[in-house]
Amino acid sequence: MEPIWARPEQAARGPRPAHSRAAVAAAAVRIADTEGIDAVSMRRVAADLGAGTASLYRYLASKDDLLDLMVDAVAREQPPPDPTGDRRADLRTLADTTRAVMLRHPWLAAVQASRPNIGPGSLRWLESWLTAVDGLGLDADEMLTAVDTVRLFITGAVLGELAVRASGLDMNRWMAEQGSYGDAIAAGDRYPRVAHVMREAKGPHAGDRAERTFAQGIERILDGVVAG
Amino acid sequence: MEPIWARPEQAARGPRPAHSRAAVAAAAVRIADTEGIDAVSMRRVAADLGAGTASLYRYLASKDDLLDLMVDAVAREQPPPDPTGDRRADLRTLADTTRAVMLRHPWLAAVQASRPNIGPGSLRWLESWLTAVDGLGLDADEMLTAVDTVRLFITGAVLGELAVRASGLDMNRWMAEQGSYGDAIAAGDRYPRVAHVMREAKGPHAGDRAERTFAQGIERILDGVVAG
DNA sequence: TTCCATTGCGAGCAGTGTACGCAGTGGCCT
DNA sequence: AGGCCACTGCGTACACTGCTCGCAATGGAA
Repeated sequence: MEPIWARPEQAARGPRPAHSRAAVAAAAVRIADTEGIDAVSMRRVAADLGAGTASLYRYLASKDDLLDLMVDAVAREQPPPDPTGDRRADLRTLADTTRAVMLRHPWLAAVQASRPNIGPGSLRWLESWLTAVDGLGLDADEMLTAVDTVRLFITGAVLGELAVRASGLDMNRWMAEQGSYGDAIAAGDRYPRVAHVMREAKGPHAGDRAERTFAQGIERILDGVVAG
Repeated sequence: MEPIWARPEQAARGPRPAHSRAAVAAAAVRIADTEGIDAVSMRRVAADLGAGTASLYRYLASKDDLLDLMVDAVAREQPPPDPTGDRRADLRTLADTTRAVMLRHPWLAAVQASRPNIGPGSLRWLESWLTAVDGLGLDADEMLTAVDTVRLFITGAVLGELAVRASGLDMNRWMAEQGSYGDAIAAGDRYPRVAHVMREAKGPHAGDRAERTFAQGIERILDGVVAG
């Protein structure tokens, strides 16, 4: 199936559309941000738009198209930061900005992970990533590989971060929810190192853990990419 | 909600159950492997098991429980490789094995990314990861951070790999499917570096690209982890 | 002015996860 | 030995999903 961006938005003849792809995408993003991606149904988006459900299909061919539009809408809303010339610093800024966008739109990482997006907004970001690794002595293939490595780590890191965030607030609460199972793990000798880490570590939910995991990981990947 | 592993499988009284959690999980894994995760519905799993739909709820409380069981079933099916003492090599072997399992069960990476799993099988893997980073001079918190970094990259890399695999076989076919949109990108000057890479690179779908992206990324992350 | 491609949309279809309630089973306690 | 009752299997139903069909209304092109 052709991507939605290959199909024209407006028809030559006929009545003026009451809405637009952008308006549909914006409504869907608003719902996903405030109530979660599961709340984004065709009926719900249509209702928020003041339209009938079936009318949405005049603007897109499927719900997958809607997801593509949502991802691209967010990419346009936050354009990539301007390059400074310091490639290493630019890469880190791109990484931090990407993570911030994904945390602001908690549905984004998961949607993007399962559906590669090539809308105009996403392409502008890819252009920035390629600019940041340009001049490092990499050929075209290696540039793509390097950018993929960095972006895949970011996606993985944010997915993990969000999963932890969704599962509870801190280690104590987490242990309480696991109940007897958590106690059994920490006390037993079946998984000695897991038990040790559970007792010693501040826990997977400590305040700045996500921050530090991300910072350490991204710096090490950039070491490799820049040294190349 | 308590995790399913905190709840006992068998009741003291009553008639012998006709099935078991393990059988339900195995049936679901079989369906997901052959027909995709979307084909895994409660009705379908029950039908494959020769049971009524509502009967499944005697073995688990929700579909989320079923997903947890599926992930853990796969983790048990393929236990982590034995450590050799060479920590760097062990980490790489763990990474390669994890990637192989995720490619063999294409639904696994996505499910795991959105739902942290703490079943017995998953814990055994975590134990192996912690063993591999033990003795590197890291404290408990740092060990968790290091393991997270590596695993998150693997998840991200496999998700990307599967997305590319699902979207088409090679660059030519991909360009054909994008139709005029792909041509416009490669020819236009709106995204010069993207256009350049599209023309020069063997493309995101070249045979061994996924292999090389993964190898390069994991080696660079391990550089950072082992160097500490 | 006529034509007809296009829009809006009510109704409906096939599918989903899950709750309810009832019949039947069989281990435990008297 | 007898009966209690926790438990299992499951038919049915509900509220929801993405999506299609068909029809009335619109408005630029001929």
